[in-house]
Amino acid sequence: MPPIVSDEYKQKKKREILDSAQQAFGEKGYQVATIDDIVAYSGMSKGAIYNYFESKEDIYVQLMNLRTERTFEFFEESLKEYKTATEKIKFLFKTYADVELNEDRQKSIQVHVEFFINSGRDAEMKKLMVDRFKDIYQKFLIEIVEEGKKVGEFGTHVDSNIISSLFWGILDGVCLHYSVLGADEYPYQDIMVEAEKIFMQYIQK
Amino acid sequence: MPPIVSDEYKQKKKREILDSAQQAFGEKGYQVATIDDIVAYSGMSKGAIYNYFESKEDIYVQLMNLRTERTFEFFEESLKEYKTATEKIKFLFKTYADVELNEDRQKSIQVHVEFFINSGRDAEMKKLMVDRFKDIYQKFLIEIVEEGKKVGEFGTHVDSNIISSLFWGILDGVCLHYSVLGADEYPYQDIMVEAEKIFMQYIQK
Amino acid sequence: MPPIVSDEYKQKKKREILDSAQQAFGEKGYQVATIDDIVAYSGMSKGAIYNYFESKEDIYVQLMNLRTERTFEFFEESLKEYKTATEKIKFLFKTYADVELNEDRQKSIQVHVEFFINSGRDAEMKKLMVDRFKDIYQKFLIEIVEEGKKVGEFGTHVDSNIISSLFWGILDGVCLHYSVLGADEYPYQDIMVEAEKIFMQYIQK
Amino acid sequence: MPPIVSDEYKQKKKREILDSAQQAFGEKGYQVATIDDIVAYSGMSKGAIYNYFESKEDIYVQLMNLRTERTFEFFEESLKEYKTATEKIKFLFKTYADVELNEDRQKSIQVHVEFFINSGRDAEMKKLMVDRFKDIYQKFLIEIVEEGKKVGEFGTHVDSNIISSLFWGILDGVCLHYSVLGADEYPYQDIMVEAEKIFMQYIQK
DNA sequence: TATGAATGAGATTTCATTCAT
DNA sequence: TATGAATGAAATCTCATTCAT
Repeated sequence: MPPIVSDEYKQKKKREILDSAQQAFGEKGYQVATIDDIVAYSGMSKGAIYNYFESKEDIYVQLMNLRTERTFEFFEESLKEYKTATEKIKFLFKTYADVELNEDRQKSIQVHVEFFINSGRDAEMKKLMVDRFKDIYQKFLIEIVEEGKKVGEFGTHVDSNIISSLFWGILDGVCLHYSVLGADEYPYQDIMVEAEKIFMQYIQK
Repeated sequence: MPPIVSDEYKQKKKREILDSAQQAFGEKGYQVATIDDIVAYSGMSKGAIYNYFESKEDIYVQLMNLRTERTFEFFEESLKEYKTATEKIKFLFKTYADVELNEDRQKSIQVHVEFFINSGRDAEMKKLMVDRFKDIYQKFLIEIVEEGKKVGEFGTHVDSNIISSLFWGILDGVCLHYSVLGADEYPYQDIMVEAEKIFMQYIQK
Repeated sequence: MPPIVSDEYKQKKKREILDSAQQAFGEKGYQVATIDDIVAYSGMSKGAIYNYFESKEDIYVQLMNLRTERTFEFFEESLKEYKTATEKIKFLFKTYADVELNEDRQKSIQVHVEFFINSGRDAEMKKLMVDRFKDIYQKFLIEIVEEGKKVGEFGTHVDSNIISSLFWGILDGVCLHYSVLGADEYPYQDIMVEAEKIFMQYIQK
Repeated sequence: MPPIVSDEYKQKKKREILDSAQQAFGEKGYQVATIDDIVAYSGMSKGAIYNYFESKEDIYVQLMNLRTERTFEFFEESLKEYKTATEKIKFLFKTYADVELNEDRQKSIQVHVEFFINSGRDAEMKKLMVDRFKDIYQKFLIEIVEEGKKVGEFGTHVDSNIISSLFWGILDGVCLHYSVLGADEYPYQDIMVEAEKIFMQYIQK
């Protein structure tokens, strides 16, 4: 007899739980948010959640994976329309700048930054984070920068590894401050625009 | 009955506890570190700690205050030797870059970044953080930038408020990544040097 | 509507579940083994198991019944070949001694001993156990001992009730120790042989 | 400043908790008894118990240790008055027989038998149990038996290792049955007397 | 009948804080 | 002031049982 519940259904459930976790973690942070918070957001029972995930940490790691996956799916897809490396990087800045307009994405980034912080404290987690950073974030930007250098858009003085690290550092740093200080106190979009200028001016030519 | 112990003694005790808390928070993070961890580092008793501080959060806030105070005392003192705004900002970059060489300062920055993250989640805490950011961090840098603009070191296109926010964002972002990825994976000093170049090139002229 | 599945089919299913339960209980003990363990061993679904049994405890009781039933079927059948009470008792000792060679039977005994332990703690269960002990175990041996006394194989000093209790006590005690200490540490067969000698020497004459 | 609470006090507390655990485990068995049961018996708070023990299993192991220790302290002390090996072994039988009269000791033995059962299922626990059996129980009896053989009380046909194992097997087996069947159904003392006869008759001469 | 996802009471353990000494 | 044992609310996770399909 075939399984009554389809894989699709299970995937949907997992997504629902991860979305609830995103909300809970976004609201209170990973450490402070409880399974009961996730339960409250999801409308499921505690047991149901443990049917899909092994532990709170498992939820956390899988949420991290999902987020990265979604982000880069979006980037890959969006960047297809842009031909030059310059346009691509400008699009990335713009995307992050626009986050302000979308509270979900805002929370999402906050959780992502918190991931970073917590990760450093657990060896296994740290390895995950390091791999993610190198294999996905860095790789993604290095390719664009190299492309720009080859075509002559960017100067030869640009070290694509260093500059990529710096790029993500700037983004995370500004997002971090924005996530804490809030729109009232922190002119996030203006700062992002300035960040773009500073960055582009340096690498171009 | 007159106080048996001097204020000096009390201050010394408080400092000792805050130093122990710094170690504990640096090691495990604020949420995960326990009062018993602080007890272990300090060599005092739990009761003693509660004689000097009201709660774990109180320790946390006062540690934050102390750290900021010390940092800016150091900056104010150090910057006296430097005449131009350019030199001053370069010194700040250099100071942060050199943190790599000092594990204590490294932990300290990590704790500071975590402060930020957690702060956003509690109204009272957030206000504290916002005030600190505006009244101390921003004020400090804005003054230098304005000075540079007035003297003509920096261009008039520079918005000192935006550029200051960006400065701290870059520093915290790079420190954040470094604190998680570690020296093995993250060429922190090179990145800081590049950050300085990028930043200075933009504001100068 | 007539029953779609035969009683035979149902019986077969129940046996399968009980065998799986035997394995699960043998592996982890009644308390620690979960329904999911039984599911894993049986290859059936949780729902299927609850179609045939009311609860975990029901499985447990019925397994106990089955085991006792099987054991005494085997004994009754085997003892037919033996004429004298002495031979019969020696056969019992031999059967238990040979258990070492069969891991399944070993586990089986362990589960049986655990049954005893747990039973004492629940009034209903205890009654079941007491009845089983008196009506089956004791009855079985008392008959043999009485037979031996009547024929003059065993001395008149033998109280068949006491001696029967002692017989089962010795067997369970030695099996208990063996089940925990294992073959490496416990010369089970030698001990059983000695137990037989001690026991037979006392009752004979 | 010296600790306010003496080691004596702590020892007393630990004993109290272990006694409460003994009651709880005796009542319901190790698996079924909860920390809350121990809390109820002890009158302390849950946290207090965790100040003295690391986990439920820790309580269990230390209770086992304490029991063994007490038992053999009692045996060593008591056996001083007895000169011959025969007298010593008879005393052991008598001690176990008299357990019936003391409900605490009864429960105690029940818990001890359950220890055995559970121990076999956890590698670390098993090692503990094996060591205890060999180094304490077996050693203790082997010495007495060897002494009896040397003096000529016991026959040379007696293998002190095998016979010692058998001795403890008989005791545990009879206690096991008694603990489950209860005094109403199981003439414990008569059986113990018979066990003694059977055992002594075999080894003597 | 068979399936296995869902339930939720309940178990173990942690830890900030208090307070008698 | 200093001590650290005691407290108990709250967190994570388990699992026998149910029930819609």
